[in-house]
Amino acid sequence: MSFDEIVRLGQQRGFFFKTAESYPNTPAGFLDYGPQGVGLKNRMVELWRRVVVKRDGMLEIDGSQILPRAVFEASGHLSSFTDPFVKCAKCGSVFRPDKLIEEKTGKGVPEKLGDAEYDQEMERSGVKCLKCGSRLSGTTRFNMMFKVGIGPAQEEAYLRPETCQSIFVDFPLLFKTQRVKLPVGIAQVGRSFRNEIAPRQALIRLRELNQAEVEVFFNPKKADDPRFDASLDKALSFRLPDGTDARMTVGEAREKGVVPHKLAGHYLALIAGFYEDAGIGPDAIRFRVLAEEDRAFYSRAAFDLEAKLSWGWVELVACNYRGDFDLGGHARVSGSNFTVDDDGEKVLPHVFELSLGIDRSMFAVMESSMKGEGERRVMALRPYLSPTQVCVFPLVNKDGLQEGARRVYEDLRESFDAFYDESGGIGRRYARADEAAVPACVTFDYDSLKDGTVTLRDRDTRAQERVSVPELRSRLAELTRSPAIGKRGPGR
RNA sequence: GCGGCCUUGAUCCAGUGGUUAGGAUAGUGGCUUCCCAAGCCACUUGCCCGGGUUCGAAUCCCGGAGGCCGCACCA
Repeated sequence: MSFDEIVRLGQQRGFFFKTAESYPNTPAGFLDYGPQGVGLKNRMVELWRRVVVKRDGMLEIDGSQILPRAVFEASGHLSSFTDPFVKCAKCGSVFRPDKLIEEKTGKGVPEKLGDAEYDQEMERSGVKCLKCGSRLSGTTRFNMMFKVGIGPAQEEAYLRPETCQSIFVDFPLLFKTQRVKLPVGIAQVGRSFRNEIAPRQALIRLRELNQAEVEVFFNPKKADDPRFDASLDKALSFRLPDGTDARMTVGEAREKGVVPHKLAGHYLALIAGFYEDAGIGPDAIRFRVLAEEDRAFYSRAAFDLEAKLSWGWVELVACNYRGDFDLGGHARVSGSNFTVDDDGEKVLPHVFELSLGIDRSMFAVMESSMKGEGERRVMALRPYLSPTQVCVFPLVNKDGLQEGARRVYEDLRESFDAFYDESGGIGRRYARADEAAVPACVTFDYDSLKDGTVTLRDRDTRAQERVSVPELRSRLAELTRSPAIGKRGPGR
């Protein structure tokens, strides 16, 4: 199913759509979730809680979206989360100085030059405005963070560009009050904000995005602790920096140095397991191992979890070994103590991060769930992810079948996310339910009037069976139950 | 942000200076209907925004926004 078709279906069935669509000229990069989208998002997050956060015994927090300037000094975002720009004084055209110099001289420009150095380089190489031919100088920075002013004094603060800074900043307090020991994971679901230059592709690149992040704090001397052996047999696919693909177990990846330590391998296995539970097959999941020059400034090792969609691989999770970059930075700038006790040893913990994009993950799960046979399109979401769990229909709209169906619906809707529909023929209603990923449909027919049984129709097989109304509850509960802890995923 | 192409009901498409802007799909109401998008009747929703040319612009021109692709960016 193509990208466009998913976008269309997403809007049609109430999963997601452009923000403020009724107003012309609304900027790109923002989207609203409809009723089905909210349901899917909540269930994806809940699955993540079960199979990642709770299974691993992590803590979860919910931090503020606005953070003071100092936090981003320490995190490096103020200096590094920027792109250099130069604006032609004559005609107003905007260029990237590094690209202009590179084009003119044919030589690469060293990364992370200062503004003045860009101006010097442009002067030396005689770069001119591509539009009007004027001399260029005056490099400025475009920071991708949204700036906000707090209070009447408009004190400088920023909408967080990633959720993890709250976790780092809160870490010492959590460590003291929550009676935890290293290693410990701290998780957070929340919104982040990035002023992208070119947001594109609906859910794939947004200016306001939802993230589910995990920061694992550990003693670097114990990164190969036997406690992480449980995942050694889990097979994962890697795309190596040299462009080759390799499928190997976590244990092999550790031996070959593909992952820096067992801990990293364990968490890669954990997050891969989440996507398998979300319905993306192991063949469609891989970790792209980033070469040093492709890594973010804080990263000692980086793995992008990518999912194979019909138009290519899409990055869903950034997995980074951040070392002590973050806690060290916050310790320096804040003056607070970020070291903790680990069996009598004073440690500045290292961090391994799983930074998951919820919006694009939803998109990926939807796309990889789509099954089509001609006109018939089915979103075969795992039943525990389906926003609507059951639809209830009267077979026809007469002879008291509507009333009977309504009673069943009202009985179910307190326990399940149920939907009642009597509009259109029965086949059309099944088709609508299939597109909206509803795993079970209940039809109240003439036999129901006689013996109290209803038809239970399965989305994926289209098979029907008769069940009594009391039995419905247990059948639906079983159908929509989340994967049990300990029975799936790494270490299985 | 740069370059190319594009923008007509919720969706897909026709209309290329003067049309009551048309169709299909979807939707809603009704009729019909004993299980997989059947049929009949009725109805709702539209020319991306702003400026210009013209007696007259959905149609031509300029700018902006949005969309797709490529580049760049991507914590």
